[in-house]
Amino acid sequence: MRKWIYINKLKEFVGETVEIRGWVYNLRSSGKVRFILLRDGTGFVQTVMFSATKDSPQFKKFDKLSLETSIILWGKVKKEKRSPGGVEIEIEDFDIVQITDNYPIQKKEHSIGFLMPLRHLWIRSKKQFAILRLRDILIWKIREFFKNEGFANVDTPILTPSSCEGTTTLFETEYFEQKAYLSQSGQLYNEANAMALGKVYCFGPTFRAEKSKTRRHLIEFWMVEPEAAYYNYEDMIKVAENFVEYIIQETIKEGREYLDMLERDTTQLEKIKAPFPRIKYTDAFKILKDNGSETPEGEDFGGTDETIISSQFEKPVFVTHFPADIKAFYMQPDPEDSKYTLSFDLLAPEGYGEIIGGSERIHDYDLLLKKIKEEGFSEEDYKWYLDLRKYGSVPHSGFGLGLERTLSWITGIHHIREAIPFPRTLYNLYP
RNA sequence: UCCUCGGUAGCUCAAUCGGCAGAGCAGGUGGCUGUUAACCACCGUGUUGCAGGUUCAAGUCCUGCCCGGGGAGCCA
Repeated sequence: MRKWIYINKLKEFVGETVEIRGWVYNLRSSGKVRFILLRDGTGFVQTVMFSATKDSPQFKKFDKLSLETSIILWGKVKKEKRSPGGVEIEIEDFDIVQITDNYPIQKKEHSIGFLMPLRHLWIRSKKQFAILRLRDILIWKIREFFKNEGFANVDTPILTPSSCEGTTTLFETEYFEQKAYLSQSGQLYNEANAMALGKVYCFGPTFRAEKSKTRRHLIEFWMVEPEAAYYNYEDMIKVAENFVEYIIQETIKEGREYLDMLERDTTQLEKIKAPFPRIKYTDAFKILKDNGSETPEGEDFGGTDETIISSQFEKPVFVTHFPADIKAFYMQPDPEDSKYTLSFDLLAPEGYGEIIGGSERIHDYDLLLKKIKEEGFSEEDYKWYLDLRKYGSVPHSGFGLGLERTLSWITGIHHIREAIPFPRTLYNLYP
């Protein structure tokens, strides 16, 4: 009996005859031995056929095959040391579903300018496959952590009537007779959800019309944002470090085979255990000055500054208490010095930069209104947000974690655009 | 938006001082009973991004434009 199974379950079927439905990943031949490397979306397996003569009907059929031809194949599963992966299928027969002619991506190095317009095909390759498999695992681990901690998933709108933090970086669109903007953060709505459900998180795409052109930026990226009522700054920073430990450790445990495909050395990642070191913004500047950075104190760090700071530590490091001037209006002032805020950024090691930004939020009505006016925002636009401080206001805190930056760090890839199936980058909207 | 590098065969790249545009891979044919981006032999391929200019002669020098890579600012 031939049973359709997936390649990632093959090891359970050693000695049995199985059916695999997939695509030709690579072909090799040597006289009277032929190999088909097959992929089926769950993994890769080497399949082999022998013949006494080179004119056998099976070899004739083999010679029609080309890269990415779709085939259904039957054969016996064997343990085989010489096969990549340790398992091999001895082919009994196969049917061709569709012959592929002139598949554009070859088994060799290509430039990024060539691959990006072929992204819809590029994701079939082994490295991209491994990254996207790890993305799936990471997403589940994120949700699992919050479920375990009692946070409810309550999502926030993507189409919003006004800005969260100013309109310059927002995509504007038509909303019947009105203007609407694509959300760049779920945070303000998240705060309303937290007052209704206590501990919540939202997880979805966000959009920033920033003309950023670096390896750490996407125009459309996914962000997970927890928010909890009655949690202060200290409570939330602890959630953040436990969260990062959990998603890193669980993802590298469950995603081992994919990390191996990427040849990712995980010794640094295995050391990521809470608690993480913390330094105040003003102390971070002492490190920067000692290492030759020319960023003036009072401004936000640049990418190289983040790398200087994070390279001092093996673990991710929290930079805390940023000046109010350079941070969002809703951040709670530091009770010891109101020029600073109860805020924290988490910098990933190995130069992967900021993966978390968070804070305690202002819960006092008058102070929040003052900040909104100072920013030049309309009081009318923020009426509903101010209501949260009017009806049973409580201290609350939250943060946002960038999914693709975190995945880039875990996978060790050089550029964030490979951490999402179809990246939206500056000037690249196709495919 | 700014800085910087680039655009030559299907792909990755060469081409010295301005002097016949050529290699590898992919593709085709044949060979090989254990290949690992297999290997060996033989066979092709060009509007040098576009438009002007200088010159006996331009892939190469000059001007403008288009497209892409890398970086900066901003942020997750």
